Amino acid sequence: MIYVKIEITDLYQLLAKEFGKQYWWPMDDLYHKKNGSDPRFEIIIGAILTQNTAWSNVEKALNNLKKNKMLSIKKIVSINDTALQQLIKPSGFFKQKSARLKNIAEYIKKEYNSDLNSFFNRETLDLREELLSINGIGPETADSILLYAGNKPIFVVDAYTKRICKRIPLIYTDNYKEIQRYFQEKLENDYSKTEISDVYNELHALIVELGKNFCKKNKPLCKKCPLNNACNFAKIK
DNA sequence: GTCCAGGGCCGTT
DNA sequence: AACGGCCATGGA
Repeated sequence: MIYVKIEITDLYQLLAKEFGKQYWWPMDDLYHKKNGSDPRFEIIIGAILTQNTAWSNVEKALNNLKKNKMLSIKKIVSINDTALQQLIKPSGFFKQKSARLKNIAEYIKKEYNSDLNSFFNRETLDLREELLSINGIGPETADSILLYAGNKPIFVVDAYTKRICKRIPLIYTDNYKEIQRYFQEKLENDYSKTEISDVYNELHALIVELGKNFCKKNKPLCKKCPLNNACNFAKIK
């Protein structure tokens, strides 16, 4: 049987059909309507807290922050370090992450007077460089903030994306920018400018869903995987 | 008990 | 430029 490499757009449509709309970023919109808080800042917080951490643990930390009404730039800047560490403890790496939350909150307060509108009004790639200059913000966290909080046309590459890319295979590298360029060039070709952010948004969410439930690190469920027929890893295993 | 999770920093080579 | 150690909790 001849092995035909699946194209990204086909993979996207297949996963979309299989899993349905994902409605990312995971968010309690009602909370922000009640409290007048900015959901974009919750996304920024969540993007940092979920670094190498299960989302279920991040939710516990976010709930602690919400209970104490800490989901604002000014509150994160003003709370003392040990108190913040205790609130976010369930998300792990809590000393590092508390410092990282303060780093970005202090940055937006100092450079943008705590105004997220002017922050996200910056040109996308300039804002990306700014985010990367903040200690604790790497490429995936920066891109998650740009795409999911800023609605910018930037594709997010994570550990699931890298693993799935190698297994199918789509592109065989660990280099973040290479993988990102590969996805963006393919998808820009097939979708218009007005819909591309939504495609990046959904596709990343779908990849996470696939990685969590099927394309697992040690015990992948290839037989049940929706990509079974398109994946070389499923064939040789 | 072991492994893993929606990474990133820092020091070494 | 690339790699390894480190950071930490909670669920499977």
